[in-house]
Amino acid sequence: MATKYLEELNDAQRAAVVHINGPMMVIAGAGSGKTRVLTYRIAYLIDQGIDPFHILALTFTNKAAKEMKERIGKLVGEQEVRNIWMGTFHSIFARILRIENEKINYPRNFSIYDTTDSRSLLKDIIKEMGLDDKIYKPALVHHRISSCKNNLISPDEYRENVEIMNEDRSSGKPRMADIYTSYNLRLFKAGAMDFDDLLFKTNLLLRDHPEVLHRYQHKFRYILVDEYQDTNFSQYLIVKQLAAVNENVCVVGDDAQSIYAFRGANIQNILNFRKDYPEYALYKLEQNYRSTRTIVEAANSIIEKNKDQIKKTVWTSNETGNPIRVHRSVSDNDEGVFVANHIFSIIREEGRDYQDFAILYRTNAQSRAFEEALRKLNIPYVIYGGLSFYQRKEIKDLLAYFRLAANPNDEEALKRIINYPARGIGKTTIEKLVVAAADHQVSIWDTLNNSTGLALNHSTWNKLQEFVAMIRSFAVELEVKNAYDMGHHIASSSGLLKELYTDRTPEGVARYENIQELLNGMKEFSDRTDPEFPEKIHTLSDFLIDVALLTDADNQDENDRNRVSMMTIHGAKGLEFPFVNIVGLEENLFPSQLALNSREELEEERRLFYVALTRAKKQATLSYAMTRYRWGQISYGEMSRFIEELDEKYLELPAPERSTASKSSFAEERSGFASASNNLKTKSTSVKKVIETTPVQPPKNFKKVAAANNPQISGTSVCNNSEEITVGTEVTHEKFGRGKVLTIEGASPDLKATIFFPSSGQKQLLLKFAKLKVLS
DNA sequence: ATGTCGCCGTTTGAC
DNA sequence: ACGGCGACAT
Repeated sequence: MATKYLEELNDAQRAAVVHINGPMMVIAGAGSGKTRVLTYRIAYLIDQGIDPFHILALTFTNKAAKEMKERIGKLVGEQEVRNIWMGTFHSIFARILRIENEKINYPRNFSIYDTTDSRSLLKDIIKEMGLDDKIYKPALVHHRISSCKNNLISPDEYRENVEIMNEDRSSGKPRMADIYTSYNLRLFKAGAMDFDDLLFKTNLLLRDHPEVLHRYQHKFRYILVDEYQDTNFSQYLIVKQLAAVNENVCVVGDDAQSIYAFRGANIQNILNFRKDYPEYALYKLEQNYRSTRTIVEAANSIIEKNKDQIKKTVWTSNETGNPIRVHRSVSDNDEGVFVANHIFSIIREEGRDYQDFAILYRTNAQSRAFEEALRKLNIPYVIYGGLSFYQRKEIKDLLAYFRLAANPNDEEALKRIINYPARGIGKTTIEKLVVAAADHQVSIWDTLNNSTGLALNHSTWNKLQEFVAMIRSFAVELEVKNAYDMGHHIASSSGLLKELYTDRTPEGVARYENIQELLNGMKEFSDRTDPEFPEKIHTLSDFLIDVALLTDADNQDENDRNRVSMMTIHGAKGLEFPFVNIVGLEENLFPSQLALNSREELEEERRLFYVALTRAKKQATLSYAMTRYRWGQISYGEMSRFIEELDEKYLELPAPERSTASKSSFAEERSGFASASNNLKTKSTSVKKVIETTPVQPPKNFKKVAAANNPQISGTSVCNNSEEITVGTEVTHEKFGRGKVLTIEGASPDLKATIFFPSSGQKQLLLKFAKLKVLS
């Protein structure tokens, strides 16, 4: 038995890995090898002869599932891993609901509404009910409905709940229950589920169909749940039902890292687990392998301030490391410049890679200052989160066509594209359709197929019928063509590709390329072969199941990983970086002003800070800005209480408050930097030497090897010997060998510069072909 | 029916 | 600062 990997584990880890039968909980401190325990445990189960078909592993993100599968694959072989059911709650149970669709009275190709779809539907409903959307804000209503669904409160139960109804009445929103009822009805009519329904309906399926429950209980004999502290009640109950017979359930989590209470996560689940399985085994992983002692102890000193917590002692035998540096900036832009310079100098001095750095912030809106500053230093970066690929308009448009082909009752999809690209079906027409559909209690699609009582003129009706015919023609091919062929067909015959191609602005080109990227992804999806069913066609409907629940950077280019990462702290959960910059540490930003109303909320913010700090392996740097643009206005910030809560012995604090004079010199420094950037100035904090060079023609022997696709870096480019060289282009030079173009910039058309870094050798070499000043 | 202008609210996080 | 949406013109 190839179980020698057990030797790589410490006692607590090994005990958790070799525990096969019976309920167990692993409380895993930050950096204590939690993922390792999970992967090894699954590998060990398989090595002990347990059929991978009987294993269900629920992760928090798709990315985590993918990475875990890769790691297990290395231990026990790819073939075995393929058969494990591993993924997020949402994706796993969406798959099961597709299979069991008839039991819950849904079409097989039911649509999944994302947050935007849900809110848009709610907005329509609120409007139709004649309510004020300033009082019934769609986002707020959605949040309320969402928490009900996560706690398995149906519209009827909502109505019967005196407490909830009183709350609505006293907050001036007595129609909330009606909205909820109507919302659910409309979802049902559209053959659609929102995210929360995926879990809610799974609960109903398992509750009301004992034979189905029995089947899955038998199938999933070993259940693992990662990030258990962030599961909600609905998820808890699914696990409880599935595990009820075998009770082989292993939950892994860390209460100190619970950061999703705002969307229904419930620490109570940990307590419920103890109650449900009084005989459960508990394993605590307390040794941190990730971070320096400074970071571990500082993080402990923070989390101690929380009242709600399970006592544990995270410790490390790692070196003490550097103190945590605290930096104050005069403005948000200066904070960006500081962080970029800080990263730049560590890269130069220690020969670090870009990917060793992360910038973590509380809200996505903070990313801009860092983008700008990194771009000026030509440091490649990648922003995670924010508007993800699948949320871009053009992608959502094409996906709406797909959804409609698979499920013509999908109202949100229909409304999105019935007149995009424009085909002469305007607002008034759509309004009439919506009213008619509501009158007859049917979907808009049904209305389109039955003209009774529609006051529409002939040409409009013809346009509608053309649209209907097009969607039908897609639908009939859906199950015979593969996803790529189908996708391509729809993209072109809907007119979407043409529409985007006509737009030659940079944004338009980017949109067109995004569509191509989606189609490429579909090509890959279609070409995948399943060894068990080599003949199986991967259809568009199959693709849609995956895509609705994919959000984050799953389409990361493997060769293109060497970048500074920028993301929210929520997005950084489960990740680690040698150097972490936690930025925007100001009162009302972090902790967020919205979290200052209760101790519970503040404690969640504190856990968030704990998560941020414990991402760092070598060095954490904290920064805050005294002024910051928020809602287009300058606001004045104060240092976050979280910095004050850290024991000073772990910190390297900034100099005392600057005098006015030094403030202005700071400003001068900044404006000098800004104006100099036109002349291509690269600044480092370490060496101060000015090199001036004279204009030189780029040598003829520049040869392009491959152009890295580098959309994150500004679109500056320059033509050289009729061949275009862009930032990131790999080139060869007869004297210096292979290298990468890092900078090309021109203040005027004839002022061009390239900086050439050879890829071999530690020392960076600068080569300049231009009239430029480089401060380096 | 379509396109442009100006006003409004927005920003916690994400499956 | 920015995007979404309603009002107004074409």
